[in-house]
Amino acid sequence: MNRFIVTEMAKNGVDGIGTSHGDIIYALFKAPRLTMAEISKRIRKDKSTVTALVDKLVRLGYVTKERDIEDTRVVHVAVTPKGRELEPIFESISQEMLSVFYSSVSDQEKEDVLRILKKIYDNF
Amino acid sequence: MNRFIVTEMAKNGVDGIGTSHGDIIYALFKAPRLTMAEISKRIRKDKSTVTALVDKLVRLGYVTKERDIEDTRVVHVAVTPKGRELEPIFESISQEMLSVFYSSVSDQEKEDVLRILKKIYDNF
DNA sequence: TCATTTTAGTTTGATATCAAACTATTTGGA
DNA sequence: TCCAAATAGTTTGATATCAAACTAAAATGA
Repeated sequence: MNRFIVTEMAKNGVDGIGTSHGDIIYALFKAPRLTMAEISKRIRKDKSTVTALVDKLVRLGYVTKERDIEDTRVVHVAVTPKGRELEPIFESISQEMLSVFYSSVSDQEKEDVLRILKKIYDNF
Repeated sequence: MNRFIVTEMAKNGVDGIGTSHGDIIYALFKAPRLTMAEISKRIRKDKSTVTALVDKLVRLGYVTKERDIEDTRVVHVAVTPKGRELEPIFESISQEMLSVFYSSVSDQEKEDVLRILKKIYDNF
């Protein structure tokens, strides 16, 4: 899946980022801004990893970092216009991904596999 | 799962290696020796990654590397007595892992989830 | 009020991982 | 026979990732 997504992104001219970066941008499509801690929680990566990932996205111009005025410990991350341009591309890759992923899998099977995997996930 | 396994290994005094190293040792329990390429294929890691992983296992005394006499390009990796000592530990961790993993999952569900995941896997 | 504790993020150091370039052999075809 | 292509591994360079140590700021409580 990783390889698939990175390959598709490259085909669409999105180069030099991986799926974790994509996860961050994707999360920012649906929220006006997120703190580093919120991103860390959503993408399930250590906060120090998030520092590195976000800094790369800033360098590439996809997002901005801005300190909170009230609580200067906090950093808000938001998507830039350049980042926003990725939305339709991500959407189409997501569609394609899911269609390949679930091809020949029935609705019942989808439901089953999700339910059982969730159960297993909760065992840890 | 990764975290679970590494934690359990540490509890049993197996320290400083990760699951990929475990995969290699585990493969060597069942084969007298394997080449680097065979290991790469079995654990689904790039050959250069395998070089690093195996070299670490050699350093820790769990395996040996030996060049083939006929074809000197080939390197054979085999488990040492120290490595063999890990067998019962791995076996018990494996049991425990599976029992946690599948707790509250019925036999039918196990069969279903494996069948469906295999189908999805084959879609790529 | 002020010291202690908690919280948010960054820095540092280590490791796994991959891809590409490279080395050394072996194999296969002209 | 000998050169080109294939094969087995290693080296190099880059990146993601984590944990631990650290910095700075806010919250808490005595």
